[in-house]
Amino acid sequence: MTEQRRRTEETPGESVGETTWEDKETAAAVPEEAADMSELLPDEDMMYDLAELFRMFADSTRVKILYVLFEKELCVGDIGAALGMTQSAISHQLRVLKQAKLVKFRRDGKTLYYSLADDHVRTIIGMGMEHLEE
Amino acid sequence: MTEQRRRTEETPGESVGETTWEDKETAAAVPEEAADMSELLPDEDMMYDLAELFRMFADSTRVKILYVLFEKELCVGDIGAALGMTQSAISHQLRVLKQAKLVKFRRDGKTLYYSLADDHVRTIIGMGMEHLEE
DNA sequence: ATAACATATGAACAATCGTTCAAGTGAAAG
DNA sequence: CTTTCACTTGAACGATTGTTCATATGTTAT
Repeated sequence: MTEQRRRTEETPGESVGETTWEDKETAAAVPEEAADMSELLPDEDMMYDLAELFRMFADSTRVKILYVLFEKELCVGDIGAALGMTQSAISHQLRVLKQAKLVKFRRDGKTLYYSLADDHVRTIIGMGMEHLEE
Repeated sequence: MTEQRRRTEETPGESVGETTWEDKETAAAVPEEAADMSELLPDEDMMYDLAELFRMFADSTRVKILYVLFEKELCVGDIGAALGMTQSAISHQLRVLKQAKLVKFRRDGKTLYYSLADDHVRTIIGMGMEHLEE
C-alpha cells in the first residue's frame, strides 16, 4: 500500500492500541520477562510527518537536485542539464520539494531560480553522508 | 517508476559520469548568464545510496519501529503490540531494516530481541524532528 | 498582434511498496 | 515423537511513485 493513511483517524474504540495484549499483571517479579510496553508508543502524527519529511530525501533525483543547490541557486534548465534529465521531470520534483518547503524560488524574467529553503536540508543530507562512511 | 535503476551501470563509454556535459570553457566572462555547471554534478552512486538510506525512514511504520527501539530492545511481538500491527507486517519491515543495517538482533530461546544497530539512527531521526519544529 | 523561450501541468504507464493471508521454519516443552 | 510458541517467508493485491509525452501557462522580444 505504501503509506496511504493520511494522518489522524484513530480507531474509535481503542486508544492505547494493545490489540493482542490483555493485561498480564499476574505472576509478577520475573525480572527479564514480559516488558511493560506502556507509554512508549510513538505519536501517530509526528511519526507520519517524520516519514513524510524523509520521503523527500528518499529518491535519488530529489537528492541530486538538493545537492546541486548546495552551492548556488539554479534554474530548472540548468538543473536538468546537470543531472541529464528532462526539464519536465525536474519541474515535477521541484514542485514536490517546494510543497515540502525544502526549496524556494525567485523569478528573473522568464527564468525561475531555485535554492534551498533552509539549512536543515544541508544538515540532514550531511547526516546521511556521515552515516554512509561508517 | 520509483527508483528502479539499481546503481553502477554506467554507460560503457563514460566513466566520470558527465553524460551531457562537454567542457564549456569557451566564451567566459559573462557574469550572471549561463552558469558554468561543471564539477557540481553529484556522484551517482553516493546519491543513490543516500536516497536508499533515507528510504528506510520514509515509511511511518519503520520510523515507529525505530522509535520504540530508542528506549530498549524489544521482540517482534512486543513491537507489533506497541504499534497495533501484525507480527507479519513488523517482521517484513524488520527484515528491511536489518538489511539496511539499522537494526540488529539477538536470540533468547525462541524469542528474537531487536535493537538499534548504531547511534546514527537516533541522530538522523532527531534531525528530522528538529526540522519539524521550525 | 506573433514568436520564442522557460517552465508548469495533466494524463498515462510501468515499477515499486507495504500489508494481508497462508504456509513455512526452528526452538523449547510435553 | 508431537505440540506449541515466536517468528519468517512467499505470493498476491491495491496503493503510490517517478518519468514521459503532449499541452498549457506565462514572460519577453519583435
